[in-house]
Amino acid sequence: MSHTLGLRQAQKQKTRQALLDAALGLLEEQSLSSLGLREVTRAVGVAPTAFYRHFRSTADLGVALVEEALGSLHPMIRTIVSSSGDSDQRIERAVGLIAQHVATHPAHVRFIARERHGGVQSVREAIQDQLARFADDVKVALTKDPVSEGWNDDDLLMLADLYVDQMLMTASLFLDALEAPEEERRRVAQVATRQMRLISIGREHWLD
Amino acid sequence: MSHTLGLRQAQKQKTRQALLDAALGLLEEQSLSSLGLREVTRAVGVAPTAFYRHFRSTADLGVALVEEALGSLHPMIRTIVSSSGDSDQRIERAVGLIAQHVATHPAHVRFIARERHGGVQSVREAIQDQLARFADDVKVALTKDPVSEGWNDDDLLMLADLYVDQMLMTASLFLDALEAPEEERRRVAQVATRQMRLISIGREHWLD
DNA sequence: AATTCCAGAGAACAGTTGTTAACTGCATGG
DNA sequence: CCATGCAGTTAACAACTGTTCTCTGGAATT
Repeated sequence: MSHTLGLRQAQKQKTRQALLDAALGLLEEQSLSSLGLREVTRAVGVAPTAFYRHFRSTADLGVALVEEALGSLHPMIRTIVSSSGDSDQRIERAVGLIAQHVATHPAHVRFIARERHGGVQSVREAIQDQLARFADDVKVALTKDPVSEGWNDDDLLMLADLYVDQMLMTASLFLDALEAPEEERRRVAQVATRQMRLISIGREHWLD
Repeated sequence: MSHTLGLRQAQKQKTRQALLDAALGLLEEQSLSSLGLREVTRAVGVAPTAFYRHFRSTADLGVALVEEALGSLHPMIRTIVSSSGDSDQRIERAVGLIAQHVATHPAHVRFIARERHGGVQSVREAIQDQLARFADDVKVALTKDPVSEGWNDDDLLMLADLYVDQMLMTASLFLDALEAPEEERRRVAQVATRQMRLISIGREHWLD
């Protein structure tokens, strides 16, 4: 299906990616609603008008960034949530994977945390869409777990939402601790692990 | 101690409050990092330069807004967390109070949710300061609760953090559902209630 | 080889921004 | 009652913004 696309389209995608990368960099110290299109093109080294060949507006670019940041994350979610082992092992593995992802993609994580409640509606909606999809992934996995036997649909979804939010919160804390000494990051990991453990305990006794 | 302040200072505070109110209104559809000082003064109807009589910058104004939005919330936190009754009653009362606060101060809640991870460092720090204080309030209350007997300090704080984050998350969901039909708001309340109930169950079995 | 297409450049536009300086008028304290 | 203080005004600045129209060089198509 995927053509080896011509020089023309290849160069275009290269510029497009450069715009996305430059924007992501600029967004480390400001919000999307204050990101100017000229600012982005200047950082890339192209004319301001070239921007329009790729995006209608900076809001449009923001939506593309959501796709880039979250679209490819579903496999990781499923890996976390459907891994084997007992509860504690799975929690530690999950926290480790989150820490690793924040360390390798800090700008993406920051962008999502920032714009999830940010000032640009279309971007907020795009993020909530993806997060709802995450929650559905989690819910599907929970359904298969023997611990969830006898749970109704609403409760499975409410637990899935809780997990997703907990995941984002933990990611945000890791982000804040990125430049701090490793001791601080270990503390964050410890707190996150215990919070998930407490939720896990609540889960086991839910039907009592 | 509080002088009945002269006409001079009274008028000044009035203008200052007008600036804060106008800014809060403008911030419903954008982030602080894109809020211009001229925009604010225009909305109030004063000269741009008058802004400097009250704030060094819009970031400075943002910090003042954090104070306004969260500073007066400690009493409510303590009310929620140290109320009597069994676990379920307290949870329902807490969710009700959150819903009520979001309904009466939507702009403040939106501001905090938005700028908690927003693009202006000083404001982010101010918010995290206040939230840390909330967590401490909660922790103090938890310490007095018989359910927490035998808990160590770290675990009390991690639970308090979990509660505070859960509170903010719930507030944000109520905010999104503000313009929606009441059915949607009841659904949010129900999910939030069950999530807190699950946490509560985890709490009771923590030391098993 | 001739033609079409189109990513990016260039110039110009009307508006906007933060910040400065010097001012005015009125409440305040001596 | 007069001198001082100070909240708010006016005018001007250089720099910046998004958007438009026109143009160009080279890849893609025929």
